[in-house]
Amino acid sequence: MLKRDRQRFYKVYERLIQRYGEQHWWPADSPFEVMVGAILTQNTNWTNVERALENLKARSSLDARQILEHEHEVLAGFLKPSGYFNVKAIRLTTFCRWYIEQGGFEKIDREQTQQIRESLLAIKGIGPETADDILLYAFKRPVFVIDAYTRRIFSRLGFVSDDLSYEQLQQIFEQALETDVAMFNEYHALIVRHGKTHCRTVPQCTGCSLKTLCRYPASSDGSG
DNA sequence: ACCCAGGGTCATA
DNA sequence: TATGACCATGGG
Repeated sequence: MLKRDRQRFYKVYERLIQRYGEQHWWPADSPFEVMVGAILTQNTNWTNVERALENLKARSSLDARQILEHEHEVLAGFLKPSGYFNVKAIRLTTFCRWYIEQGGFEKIDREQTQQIRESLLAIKGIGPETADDILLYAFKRPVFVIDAYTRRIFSRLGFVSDDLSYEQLQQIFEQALETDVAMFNEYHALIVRHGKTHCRTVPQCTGCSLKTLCRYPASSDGSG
């Protein structure tokens, strides 16, 4: 990748952090809570996830073994506010079994990033984004998380094609940027923060703080 | 009433 | 491999 193309990705980051400030992700008291939250937040508003986490904390203290003690209906009841409660109860249960099987957080070798990733992806209900949330925000590994906002924003900016696979898009970010956990953390959080307020209601980013970085002409169909 | 959210799986063609 | 259906609550 050309240096000036890489610089575009940095400029977006600088612009976002100027606009929104640090986001301090991931909001959680423990790595395990990050992992649970990563599953519960699938296609769901974070405020709904917080309610489900509160229900779990009230009864389970967010421990894998204690979560497995509950009957499916009870667990699903706790997860109700986060939506998809039946599938998420199964996903969380499956994940907890995996977690215990690994021997817990401290027993997992953080350095084996790709190995952990593949192990996570083998769990039914954990796809690439959830796996990367866990790797970045729980294990502090330098993987760039791709989500729907990332696709929308950067394809509208004209930086990337809109039909790339998850891994292709991720490669572009990881090649454009230096390998920096703290920056990857902030960058993804800022993309979500920006996407929440701009990309949904405003298809073409009128008054968007990124519009001067858009590669399309201003008279064209705008940017995200 | 409608649209969406910090996705992922499965059936179908 | 590529769409479409499905999961489901809460807020705008």
